[in-house]
Amino acid sequence: MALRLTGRLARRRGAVGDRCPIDRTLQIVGSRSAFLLLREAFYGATRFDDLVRLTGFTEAVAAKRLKELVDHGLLERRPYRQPGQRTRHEYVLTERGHDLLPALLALAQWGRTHSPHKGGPTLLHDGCEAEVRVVMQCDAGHRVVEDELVLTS
Amino acid sequence: MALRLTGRLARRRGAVGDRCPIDRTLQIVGSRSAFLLLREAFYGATRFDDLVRLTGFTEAVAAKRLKELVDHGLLERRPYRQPGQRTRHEYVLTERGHDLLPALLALAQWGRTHSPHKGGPTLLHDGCEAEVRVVMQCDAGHRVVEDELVLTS
DNA sequence: GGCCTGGCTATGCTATCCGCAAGTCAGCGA
DNA sequence: TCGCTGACTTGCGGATAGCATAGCCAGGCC
Repeated sequence: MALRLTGRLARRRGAVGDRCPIDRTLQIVGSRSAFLLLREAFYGATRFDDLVRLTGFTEAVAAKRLKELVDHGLLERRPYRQPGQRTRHEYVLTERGHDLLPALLALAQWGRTHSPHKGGPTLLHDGCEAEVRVVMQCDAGHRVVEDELVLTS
Repeated sequence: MALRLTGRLARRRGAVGDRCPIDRTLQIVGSRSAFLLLREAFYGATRFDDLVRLTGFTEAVAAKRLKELVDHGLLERRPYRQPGQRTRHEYVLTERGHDLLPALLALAQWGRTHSPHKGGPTLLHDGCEAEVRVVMQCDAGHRVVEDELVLTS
């Protein structure tokens, strides 16, 4: 066993349904298009046509997904104006959106080392140039490994 | 801009396709059922009927997804025998599977604080009892925030 | 030899994801 | 006023995800 369960979780006999935060997250951003649009948002893209071009999705898919992400508060749609152009809208990450970065990073980390085609871009720490990873850490500052995890319900 | 891009990535004009490790990961475990089956595997479930009951998926969905996860090397299907019972198979996490824990944790972390129904189980560090989170850290040991990330292609 | 149980497999259905192609609509520039 | 361009919207169709129900099969028990 990898992870110790306590409380209700240890005794449960059926599905947890909406009490699982993983499931709740997946119901909001669980599609490939949502993740990849957010990836481009982190890369700095804000305009509709950039997001379409850089993700490779069709406009229809991008429009629908962007609307959902705005509705769920991960992106904000706000007007902007370039000189000599008419008013347009840009999509920018909200705090809620920014908070998903560790998840994207964790997925990227797995894919770089474990997916069939290995490799891909690497994240470095600006200045110190060391590679950046997501790690599990407790609020007391200890690095935590799987066996030391206790899940309380 | 949230994150600094360098090299090919900064200059690209189209989709990245198979060079994106996030996308490659999602093509393997991108479905809700895959994530939730892995969740139960981390919780310690190994038997087919337990995995079915605890995730709430149908047997057909679970069987199909488990087969994929085994094919991709995240789970290992191995025979076991309880006394007086016939030989059965259990599904246990491989190293590849275990390495996905930070991603699951990051998704859970987001869901606990940002999804509509807040709350859910909490992860603690065994012994010290402090809450466990995923954080971004560089190999030199620095805690890294979004603005300090550089992506090299 | 027949029943039961765990672990699947098969069939049929709906909903969602995605691509392709075409249409809409607002406003600037000519 | 006419066209163009960016930002969508609409319609169609295939693929995948998921549910429900039912059936199959191996092996231990009676």
